[in-house]
Amino acid sequence: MSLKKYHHGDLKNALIQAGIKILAKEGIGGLSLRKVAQKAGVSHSAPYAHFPDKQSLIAAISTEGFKQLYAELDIAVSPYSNNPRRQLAEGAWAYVQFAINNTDTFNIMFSGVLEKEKDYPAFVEISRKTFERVVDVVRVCQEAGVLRPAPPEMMAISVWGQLHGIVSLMLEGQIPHTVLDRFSVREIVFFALNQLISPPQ
Amino acid sequence: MSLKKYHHGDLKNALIQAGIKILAKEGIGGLSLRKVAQKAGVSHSAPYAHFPDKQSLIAAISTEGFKQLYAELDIAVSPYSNNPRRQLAEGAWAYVQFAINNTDTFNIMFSGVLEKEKDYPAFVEISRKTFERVVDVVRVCQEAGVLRPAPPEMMAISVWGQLHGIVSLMLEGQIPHTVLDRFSVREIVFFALNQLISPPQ
DNA sequence: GTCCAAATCTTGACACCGTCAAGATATTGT
DNA sequence: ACAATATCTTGACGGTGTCAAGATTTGGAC
Repeated sequence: MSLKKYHHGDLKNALIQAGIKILAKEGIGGLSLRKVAQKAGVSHSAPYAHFPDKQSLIAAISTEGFKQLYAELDIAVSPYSNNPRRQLAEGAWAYVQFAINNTDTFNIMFSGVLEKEKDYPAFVEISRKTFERVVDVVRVCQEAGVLRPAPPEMMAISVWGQLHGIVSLMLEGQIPHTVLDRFSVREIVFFALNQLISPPQ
Repeated sequence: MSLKKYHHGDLKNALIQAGIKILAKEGIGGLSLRKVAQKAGVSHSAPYAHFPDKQSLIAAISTEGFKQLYAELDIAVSPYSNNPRRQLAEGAWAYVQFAINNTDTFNIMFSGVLEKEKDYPAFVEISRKTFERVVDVVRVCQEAGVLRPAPPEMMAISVWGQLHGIVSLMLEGQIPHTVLDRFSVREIVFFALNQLISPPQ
C-alpha cells in the first residue's frame, strides 16, 4: 500500500494491470502467470510473493473488472435519478456495452473461470454491491410503476438475467446471423427489456 | 463409421466419451488430451489421428452436449403440442435442468471455452437447429396469445436469453444467498418467465 | 491371395505451464 | 546496527499441447 518503491514498486498492481492487458490482447488462453511476470519485468515466480496461485490472480483481475463495471453502471445511471425509466435503460445499455467492450474480462468474471469465488472476499463484496445497485434501480422503477410490483430482488434477477443472457449468447456467437442481419444489438436488447417493462402511462 | 474394429475400435467416439466423463468428474480444468487418451487406453498422441487439436475435441464434446440438450428439450416439449403455455413452461424447465445437471458441459458449450465455433459445422448445425426449435415453440405461443406478437426470432432470443442468463448467473454463484434462502430456483425461473408471458385469458 | 497406399497408433522430443524449495536481496521495526 | 520479514531470483519438478518419425494395421487393386 505504501507509495514508496522497494524491489519493484507496487508489483501486485503491476501484475494485475499486466494481466488485464494480456487478457484483452490474447484472450483467456494467452493468460499465463509467467507471461504476466515477464510483462511486469520480474522473474517467473515473483508473483507468488503476492498471489498464492493463478486462481488468485484471476480473482484480482475479476474484482478489478467488477469495479469497472460498477463504476460504468453508476456513471450511466446517476444523471437520471429522477427518471426511473431512463435510468433502467441507460444502466442496461451500459451493462451491454461493458460486456462487448471487455469481452474477455466479462468472460473471466462470469464464465466459471474463477472456480471458488467465495474464497475471495473482495470479489464477493464488489459483486454483492453491484447486485444491490441493480436492486435499488429496480425498486425505484417499481415505485414509479415502470416495473411490476414484486420482491425487488426477484425482479432484479429477471432484469439482470435478461441482459446477461442475451449478451452472453451474443458474445458466444449463438445469435444466428439471420437475426443479426435484421436487427441491431440495441434493438434486440431493448425489445427484450421492454418485455419486462410496464407500458408507459 | 464402420462397426468393425481395427486398432482400437471406434477410438474417435471413445475419446469423446472419455472426455465427457472426465469433464463431469473433474471439471474443465481437469480436461486434458493426455488424460482423455489414457482413459481410452491409447498413447498420449493417438488422439491426433482423429482431432487436429484440443479445441477440436472440445468442439466434439460441445456438439454432443447440444445433441443431448436438443433431445431433452424435445422430450419435454413434445407431449404438449396442443398446449402452448405448458410447452413453453416444460421446455424452459428442461433447459434449466440440463444446465444444473451438466454444469461443465453447459459451460463448455456456452462460456467461450470453444474459441472459433464457426469452424465446426456439426456444432453450428445442432446449435442452429436448437434455436429453430425454440423459435417454433415461441411462434405457437404467439399464435395462442401466450406470448406477445413480435418477430418470433426476437421473442425467442428474449425467452432463451432470460433463461440462459438466470441459470448462468446461478451457476456462477452470482445470485446472493439472501435471495436463494427465500426463493427456490423454480420460483425464480418462473417468475422471470412469467414476466414475458401474457396473463392467461 | 498379395501387395501397396492410407489410416491408425506409438515413441520420443520440444517448449510452455503452474508450482515449490532454496537462497539472495532489500525493507522495516527495534 | 541488527534481526526479522517481505520481496524477488534461480532452478527444479511433473504435467500439458503439439509435432516428427516410425511402427502397425487396414482396405482396396490386381
